Amino acid sequence: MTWQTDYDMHEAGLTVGEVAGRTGVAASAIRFYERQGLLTSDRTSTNQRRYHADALCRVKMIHACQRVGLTLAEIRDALSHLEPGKAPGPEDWEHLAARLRTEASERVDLLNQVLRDLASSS
Amino acid sequence: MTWQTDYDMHEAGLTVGEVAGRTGVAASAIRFYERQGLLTSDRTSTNQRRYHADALCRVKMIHACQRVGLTLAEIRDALSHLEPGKAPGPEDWEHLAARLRTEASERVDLLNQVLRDLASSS
DNA sequence: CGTTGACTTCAACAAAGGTTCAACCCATAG
DNA sequence: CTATGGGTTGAACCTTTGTTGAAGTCAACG
Repeated sequence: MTWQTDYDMHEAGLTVGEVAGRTGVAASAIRFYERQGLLTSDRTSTNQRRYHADALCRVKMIHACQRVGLTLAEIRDALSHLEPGKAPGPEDWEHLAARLRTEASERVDLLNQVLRDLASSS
Repeated sequence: MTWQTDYDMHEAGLTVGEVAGRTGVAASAIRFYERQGLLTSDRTSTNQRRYHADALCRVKMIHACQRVGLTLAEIRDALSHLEPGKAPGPEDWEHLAARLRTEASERVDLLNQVLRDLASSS
């Protein structure tokens, strides 16, 4: 329970349960995202996952992206531009956010266009 | 091949292949949508499907909706408000379009909010 | 020291959204 | 008349995105 206050831990990171609790996403889904390469974690000496704070961002983002129709593969692609140098800074997130906004807009625009055509041709 | 120019047909409707061709959606998917209740069709005397023109609208709409993250169940729900009186008119489509635009906007807004939080908290 | 709660892995299951295939029907062209 | 290019069905199969459960580890509480 007080797992994260552990000595080898008090500085280390979030447990899978904490990430689940703070994002509203099931722990099983979080482990799944990690298997799929959308998330990374460290391990404690007893093999438990410890996530860095940015995992919260990632998980929330993944969820919101899925709601606008992106697949995990597409999201992984987008996130992969974040990884190389490690420790994403504000501008990395900004850049990513811009990409995602663009993608989402294009899809909504396409829907709107279909809806317009539909109205005009009916 | 000249199936649709058939005598009992020349006024009737589009074949599944024609709908597929004109929408860019696979015939198998179109049959699937029909099984799922998103589409209806008449049958010729030899049991072939014949779609009315509005099926083209529906199929394109389904596709665009899926791209913005709506499930077939959600799309079916939206389309079901079209059916009762048959022969959807412009304002029926307009009403539907408004609903879908709203739904899509909400999802994108949520993504944008996450992206903003992410930028400000990083 | 034993129970409890959170963690681990692996495997099985599931629902959504289709695709593919085999087997069969049918109208038109040659 | 038969070969062809649609169309039909049903069953099997596939991917994606997870969930569930069994079996085991570990640290802390009493």
